[in-house]
Amino acid sequence: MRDLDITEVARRSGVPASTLRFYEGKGLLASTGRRGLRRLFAPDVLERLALISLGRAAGFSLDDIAHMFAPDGRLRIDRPLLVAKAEELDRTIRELGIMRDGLRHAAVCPAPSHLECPTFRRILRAAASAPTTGARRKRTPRR
Amino acid sequence: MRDLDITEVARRSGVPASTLRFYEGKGLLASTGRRGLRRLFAPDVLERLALISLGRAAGFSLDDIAHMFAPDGRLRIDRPLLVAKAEELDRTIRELGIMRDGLRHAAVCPAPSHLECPTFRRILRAAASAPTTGARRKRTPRR
DNA sequence: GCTTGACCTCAAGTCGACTTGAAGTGGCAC
DNA sequence: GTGCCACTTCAAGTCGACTTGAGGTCAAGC
Repeated sequence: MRDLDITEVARRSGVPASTLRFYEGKGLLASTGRRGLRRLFAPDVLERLALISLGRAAGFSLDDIAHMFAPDGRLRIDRPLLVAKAEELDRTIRELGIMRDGLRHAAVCPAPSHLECPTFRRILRAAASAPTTGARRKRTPRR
Repeated sequence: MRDLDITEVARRSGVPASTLRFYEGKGLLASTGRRGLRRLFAPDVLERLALISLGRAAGFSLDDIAHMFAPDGRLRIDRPLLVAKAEELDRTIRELGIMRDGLRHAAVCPAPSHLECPTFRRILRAAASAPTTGARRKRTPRR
């Protein structure tokens, strides 16, 4: 398959051209050349974008992700790092589970004030003792 | 119990004084007066801070949370909103579970390149089709 | 050959939740 | 009465991941 121009990559991957340029600047992506001014990318850039998306979904920063690619472009997997991140995710999942249950409870709880409900108070204590800042929600960039 | 000065509230709640001032500016908190320049807060501000922390942990923005307090300071629960947030959390939890399993797998997978591992490729596709941006991790404010 | 329009660069802006810094003030100990 | 110091205000800075805007360029179609 021939190289793809940036618009084509954007179309196929769903990643905006501005983001592709940004990623290239960050070293996450490499263009293979130009047609005129226009960047060209090797077809495997699509796989690379999927990897980046995967890393983001797992909670890695772009800088983290950049380090996971060897200079030759192959994956350089740091197993302990992955395990650590998995454990972090696990903790987050448990916390979010508590929050979800708490919300569902609050939505149906008949106590006159939530502050009088034992279940709610328990959740409140859990939140108060939670790290520093709660879990971040996904940005929904609202195109 | 007497009113607490801002330093005392910070000490008891673990929330920095700068944040307390910031929250007051946002309307999330109300001070009851001053001793000299120094803000005083009613003791129940601690419960309020726990509620704010709970809301943050559940993924609400500060503005969302501000709307959950009636002008008189009591909780004003919007049940459909809570249910919607619970469902959103549920989706996030499921996605994070997939990511966690993927990470654990990647950490032990013996395939020469992860790209050749069927499990990894399946996860990759899942990530590629995920919304727009993956789940946000919690900020660890790093003193 | 000239227009057109989509790309280009680079700097600056955005968003949310705070933090930081400079300059000011007031209660309390001496 | 006076010095200290922790508080005060307000504006600006930070962080991460992008987006947006102004001004420039080039391949292609007419």
